[in-house]
Amino acid sequence: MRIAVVADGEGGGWLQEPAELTGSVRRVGDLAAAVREAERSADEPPRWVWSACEDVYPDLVRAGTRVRRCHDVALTEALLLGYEARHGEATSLGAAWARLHGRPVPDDPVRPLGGGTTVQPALFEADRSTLPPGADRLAALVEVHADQMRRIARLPESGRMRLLTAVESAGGLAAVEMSHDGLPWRPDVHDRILTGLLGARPPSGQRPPVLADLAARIGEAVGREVNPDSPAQVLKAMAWIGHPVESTRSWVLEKVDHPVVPLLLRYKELARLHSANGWAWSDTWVRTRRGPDGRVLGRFHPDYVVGGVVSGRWATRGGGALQIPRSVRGAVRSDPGWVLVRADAGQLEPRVLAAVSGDDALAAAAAEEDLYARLAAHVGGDRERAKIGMLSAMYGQTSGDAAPLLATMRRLYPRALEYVDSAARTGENGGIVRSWLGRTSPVPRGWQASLQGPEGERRRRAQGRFTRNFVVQATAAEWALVLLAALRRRLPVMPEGAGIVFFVHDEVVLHVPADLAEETVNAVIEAEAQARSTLFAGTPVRFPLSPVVTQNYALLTNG
DNA sequence: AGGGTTTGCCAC
DNA sequence: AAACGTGGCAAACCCT
Repeated sequence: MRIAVVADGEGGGWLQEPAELTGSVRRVGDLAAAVREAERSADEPPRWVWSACEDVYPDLVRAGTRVRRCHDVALTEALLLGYEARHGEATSLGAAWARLHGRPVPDDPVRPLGGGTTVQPALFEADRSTLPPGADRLAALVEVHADQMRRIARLPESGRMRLLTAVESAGGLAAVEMSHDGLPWRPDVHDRILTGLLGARPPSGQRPPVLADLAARIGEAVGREVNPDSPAQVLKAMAWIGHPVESTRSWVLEKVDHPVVPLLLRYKELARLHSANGWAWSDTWVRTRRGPDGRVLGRFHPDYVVGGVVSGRWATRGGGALQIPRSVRGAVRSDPGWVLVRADAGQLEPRVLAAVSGDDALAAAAAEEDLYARLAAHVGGDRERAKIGMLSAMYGQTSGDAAPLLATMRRLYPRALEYVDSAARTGENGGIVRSWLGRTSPVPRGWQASLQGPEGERRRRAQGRFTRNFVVQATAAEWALVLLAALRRRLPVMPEGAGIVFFVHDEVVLHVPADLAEETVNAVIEAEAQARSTLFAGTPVRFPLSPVVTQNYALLTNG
């Protein structure tokens, strides 16, 4: 059963059930309560049809209402437009409705930057609809939804697109829930890590003691004052001491034999930590409250952007949630009496390539726990080289060792290599490629212009590397979405705030009461099996997730 | 002063 | 080992 929903911005709204054109409209004063009631009483979970999860769902979640399934019109519109090679067109409900009626298409509303802890969300969000004033929003929603269902049905692989829009929408739900719950983050532990590496917290705008000391020693080693934060000044300094370099990238500096180099490298490393994930970051992005025992409980609240990357990976707005450095992950701790359950899909992309290409030899390797070890046995010994060869095939690397390795790979895994090589050729010629479920690669703006000469050739090659990688990365993102959707629905009933709290490309972290850890781990394992059979029925390829229970995120990360 | 670009490094 | 895919972000830099 599909139920169309429009919020009135004051806690109430309108429902049309079913969401098809014939349904009857119901006005409700308490939308969250009405949705909750329908979730409880329906035999099968309703699929809520709404303009966008990020518009409608946050208010419901804040009111304590969670739903199992939805159809997100904006996310669906983006997928359909992409399929039609119309990337970049506006995706909001109002834009889709305007296209349907041949009216001027409004731009998508600009989302405010993730406000961290500084902006308190309004109790109920203002209406972000881009429909014309006075429009019947529910009728427009129902109409656009019907149009989207027709467009999906017309596709040659409509079943796959139906699945893709369903899991993309489920991702929209999960993202709102994760943003709301937040990743457990202990500011006191974070501060201890920072103080240990940088010295005591300085007044804002000043260098921490360890950085100040390093900067002074760098000045002494060079013989004049240098701002190590300034690449231009460091370039000059290196030339001044007789070691000119073409850039100040760390791997370039590493090759220079001079006493200032270790100081510079250490400075860069710590300065990065201080500026990207230091005290200022914590002040902005970690909200704290006192737990029952007086202990400080913190939560990092990232702002996820579902489908924010062309490949279907998620992006984030503010806070850099997808790049939390290993050095501070120790600040991620479960609450007292709770645990973290972490599961990441190791070697996801080569496994995906094995599944989509139907390469028997690669699939046999991908049936193993350690794919690269099996590859090494095929290739002749060295696991590290086998890994480089595989990554070269998926990323389009040609320099260094890659060429002979690729020749070997091409002989051993002909169908897998042909799959990515073919995608690369399509890209070089300006064509589009699609993921397993039909997410479509964009062709760069102004592609036709300047394809001549060495610069044109460089662009063609770059586009080839992009489409080569797209078919793998986008399908890997799909696998992760299917997993996330399956996991959401398999979790046991949990208290407020428990559940999935973090998601990065191929890894999920859950925060649950300790007595639910075992059930949670089982749900992860079942979700993997479901994701595999849903996407690649009958494949021998496995996607080992190895869920681990811990109280400290840092203790599980490699390196 | 403020906006856009460049540089460099973090993550997967 | 070397610079190969997708991104976010902060500070310096450069221009108006």
